[in-house]
Amino acid sequence: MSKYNTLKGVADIYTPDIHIWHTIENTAKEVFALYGFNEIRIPIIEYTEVFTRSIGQSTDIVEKEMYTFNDRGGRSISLRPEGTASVVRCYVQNNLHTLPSPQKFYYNGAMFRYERPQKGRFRQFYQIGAEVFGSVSPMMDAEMLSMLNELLSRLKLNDTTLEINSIGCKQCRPSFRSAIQAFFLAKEEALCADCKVRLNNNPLRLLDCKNETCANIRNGHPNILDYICSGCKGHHKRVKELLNALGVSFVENPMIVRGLDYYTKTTFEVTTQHLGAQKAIIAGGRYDNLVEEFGGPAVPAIGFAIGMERMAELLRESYAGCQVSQKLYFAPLCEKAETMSLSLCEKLRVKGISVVCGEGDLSLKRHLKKADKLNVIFVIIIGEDEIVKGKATWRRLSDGQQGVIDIDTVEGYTSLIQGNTTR
RNA sequence: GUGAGCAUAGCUCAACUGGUCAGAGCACUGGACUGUGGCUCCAGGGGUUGGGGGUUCAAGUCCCCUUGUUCACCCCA
Repeated sequence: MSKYNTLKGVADIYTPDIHIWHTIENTAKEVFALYGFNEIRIPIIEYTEVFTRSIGQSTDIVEKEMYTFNDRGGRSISLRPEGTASVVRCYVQNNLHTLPSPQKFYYNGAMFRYERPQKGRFRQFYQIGAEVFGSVSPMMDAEMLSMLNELLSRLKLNDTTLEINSIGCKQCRPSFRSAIQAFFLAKEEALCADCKVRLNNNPLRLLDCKNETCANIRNGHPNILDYICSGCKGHHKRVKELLNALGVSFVENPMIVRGLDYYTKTTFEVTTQHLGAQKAIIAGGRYDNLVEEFGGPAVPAIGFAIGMERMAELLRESYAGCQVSQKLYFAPLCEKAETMSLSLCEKLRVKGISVVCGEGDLSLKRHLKKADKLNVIFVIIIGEDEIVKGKATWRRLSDGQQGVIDIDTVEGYTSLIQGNTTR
């Protein structure tokens, strides 16, 4: 019988990697709680329109990367390619603007995009994201970036760069867009094939084409910061001031234009040099018009998403040896001892101690071998002798030291473990 | 969607320009050591060389197709 495999771009995650994931998730949860974020659980499927409206009809994500199908009622349904659209839908649907502003949410879950997999890119991938609704203040931008800074520092991810930019608002972005368009239109003939398409679709993308000739002819291109309106300029300036005041280091990168249509003003990425072409591990920005576009009130918002696989990849080396360790291994040598061991194990588990009960038909040698592989601290040996004397034999695997202990007093076992929490 | 590379044991890799029964390390199982693990030694199980077709006296090796995978482009976390 042939084996089944996962779909392309889809992976199983289990030990030891899963412990890295737990570390990221738990640390994020702790840090987010400090900033007042509550978890939100959003569905994996939505009406397709939720995504086409928010992400943008002509973006690659919507045009060619969504898992879209009709349900039995003929409705067009899509697997979520990102989280923000659903959170905004939820915010509008449930009138969450009636709660005190600002409202802060975080989510964690799988996203789906039909792309060719490569390093750091998968078809089913996981994001931890956060969104704040109801604040126009640059202070919120700075606070959010500072929160990410704290998260990265707790995870000991030092070798990353925060890059920020402003892409203006509804009012001023069009003027920049047309300035860019005009600038490159004059040189259209020299552009690469991709850029000729970008000229109409997404002129901002012309700024970071990797083609060498394109890179050369863009010398002297219009700078976005010269075009954004005074409101956007002031916002951007204040964000930078606050980041400096908080000691959050960053670099300005006018190329961060993001691929989703809904962003306004502040956009940012946290990047690394260790992941090949997929260097962004966190990305986000402000989206002040999206709630209104979704039929809600004019509520500004800002958010980000963390790429779990990418972050886990960065942490892999430092967490290589991380495993769940159980404290005791009971090694029963006969059936009566097995009965006794199993019931002792259950009593210890009630006390919150993780223990393993070996199977009674193994030899002591095999018990010890098994215990060694399981990385336990102590082996508790119970055989005929021990039962007769009412004393179990304990053996510490790190140094082979042995002793005896009352066979059926739980406190004896708990005190044995105290002071020996590591192997 | 485009391009390039790679698919041999559970894992990491061998096998001269096609040519003895496709090997090793690690892992796994058992033994040496019958109530004492790790170290050492010994033994064992496991592969129709991703799948299909072709060339040839002979294919893991060459050709075609297919699937998977890796990396990159587009784009994106």
